[in-house]
Amino acid sequence: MTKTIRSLERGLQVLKTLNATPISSLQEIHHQTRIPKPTLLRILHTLEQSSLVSRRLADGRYRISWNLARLGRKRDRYDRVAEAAAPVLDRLCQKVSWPSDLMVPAGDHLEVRETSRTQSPFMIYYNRDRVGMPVNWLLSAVGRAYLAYCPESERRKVVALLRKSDRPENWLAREPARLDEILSETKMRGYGLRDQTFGGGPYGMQSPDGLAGIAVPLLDRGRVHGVINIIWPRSARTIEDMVKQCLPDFQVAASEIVKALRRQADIA
Amino acid sequence: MTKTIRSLERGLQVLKTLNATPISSLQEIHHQTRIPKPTLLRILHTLEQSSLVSRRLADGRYRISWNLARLGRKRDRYDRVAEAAAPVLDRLCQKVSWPSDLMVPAGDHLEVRETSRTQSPFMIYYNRDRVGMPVNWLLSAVGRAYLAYCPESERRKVVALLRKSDRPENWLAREPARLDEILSETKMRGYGLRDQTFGGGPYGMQSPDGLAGIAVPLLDRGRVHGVINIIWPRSARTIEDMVKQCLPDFQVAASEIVKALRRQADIA
DNA sequence: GCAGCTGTTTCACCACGTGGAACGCTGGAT
DNA sequence: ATCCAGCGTTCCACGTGGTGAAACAGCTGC
Repeated sequence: MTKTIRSLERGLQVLKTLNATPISSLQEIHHQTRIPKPTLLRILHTLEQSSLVSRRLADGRYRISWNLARLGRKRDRYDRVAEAAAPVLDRLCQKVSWPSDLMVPAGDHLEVRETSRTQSPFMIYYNRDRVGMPVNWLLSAVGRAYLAYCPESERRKVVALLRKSDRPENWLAREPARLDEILSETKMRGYGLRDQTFGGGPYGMQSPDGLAGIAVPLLDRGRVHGVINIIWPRSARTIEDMVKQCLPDFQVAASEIVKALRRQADIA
Repeated sequence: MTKTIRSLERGLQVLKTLNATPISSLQEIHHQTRIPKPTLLRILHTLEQSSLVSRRLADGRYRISWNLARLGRKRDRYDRVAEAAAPVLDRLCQKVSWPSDLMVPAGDHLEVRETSRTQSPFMIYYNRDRVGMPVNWLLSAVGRAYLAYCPESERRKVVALLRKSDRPENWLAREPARLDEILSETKMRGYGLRDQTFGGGPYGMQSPDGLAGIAVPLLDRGRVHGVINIIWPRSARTIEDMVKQCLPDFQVAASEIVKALRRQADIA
């Protein structure tokens, strides 16, 4: 366990205090933080130098700078999801031992945004740089779980896009009846499964990864923030066994992620 | 000159680096900041404890947390203006010795958001808690400068609101011809002046403050972010003297504030 | 003129931040 | 299989830099 840096912690504490009360006197910050005033003066002076706080001319009170709001921007909505998912997937992996991925839409495919493959004792199948890996929409367990639960309009858009594609692995986009059947089966079942012919990745059958998996969406008031799965070597377990062993924990994990996202949104 | 806290500075430096590259390996941060890795580990560990950064399960890279974006929000647009104005008003006051205020719209009146009265050698007229002070729309120099330069639609809204008011000091709202005349004079002149009868504050003639002032808007592509003024005891100088002495510096100050605001917006 | 409150400076102490060195792990090259 | 390079992490002895009580200064209200 590495130690933390106290002076840094205190500086951040002051920032957070100022965030709660955007304009405060030294006295107020002192009361709030219980940090002695001389120390506070040095901290505030440092924050001012870094232009994260400034002083009001009118009365010398300290105010958080607009610059601070700029920090932590320029990230897409899925970064938020990944961050919320990470600790939950970690815990899930601790518990059931098999790893999970978080996937999100990325145009004509899904992509991996987070994974607990590193945490699993069975990390055999971990080839690095997994983040950003493309995954097929219509054949993968995650893609099917996503489309089965996302709003009608979103599904139509994805299928329309894939229909324009001439890649053979997107053939299902041109067979709407079959696709509808698959998606309603998925919805009945409660989780997504791969196509029999599917071997992982963005394409169809080439280089099968030897994995099996089940997938559930991160469903929040009719909106899907992403999909998570649990994967294992297809030879190690049957789907039925895994469903019996893991599905409840798995579904709880999904709802925990959604809950975390909601909590964030509420505070903001 | 109080000293700054190095460990805190470094922590903030790491945050800023991470902001520039939202997901980075230790190595990358090390290259970027030139801070030795053991120190970085402790800094990052501290930031993690404060939940300002988290680690990606997939590869252990560090990412800025969404929490950081939440810091520095919940402030209205005028806080930004006040912050941009403060250093400029400070410099202006250093130069011309007379103090200034920044005022912004607040419903049926303007209000003070920043002032350099504390900085002026002639601080005689400083009564504390000036921030938040209400100021009359139609009789004050600042109100007139604002209305003369703001978009048509905004002016109409303000006047309509004031017309509903039954306070005597808003009488001009019911004499559109006279008001138009005043505002076009203001625009011709290039700066706003008080009504002869006006003595400061939200009301009409009561308790005159004995001040005179000139006001210019913070004009940015047709939009007005607020108004600044220069004030002095009416007995000390004539308006003509002050215009001759200060107007150019004053106008430069206004455009510097606008420039600072633009720069912020561009980066964001 | 005095008392109380807030912001600021001083200064001596010693905890705490620091970074070189060494270790462990992984992946790639041979 | 073996070596090597690169990265993350841990260790630890050094001495600087953070710390806060105490004293000071400026202002307000009584």
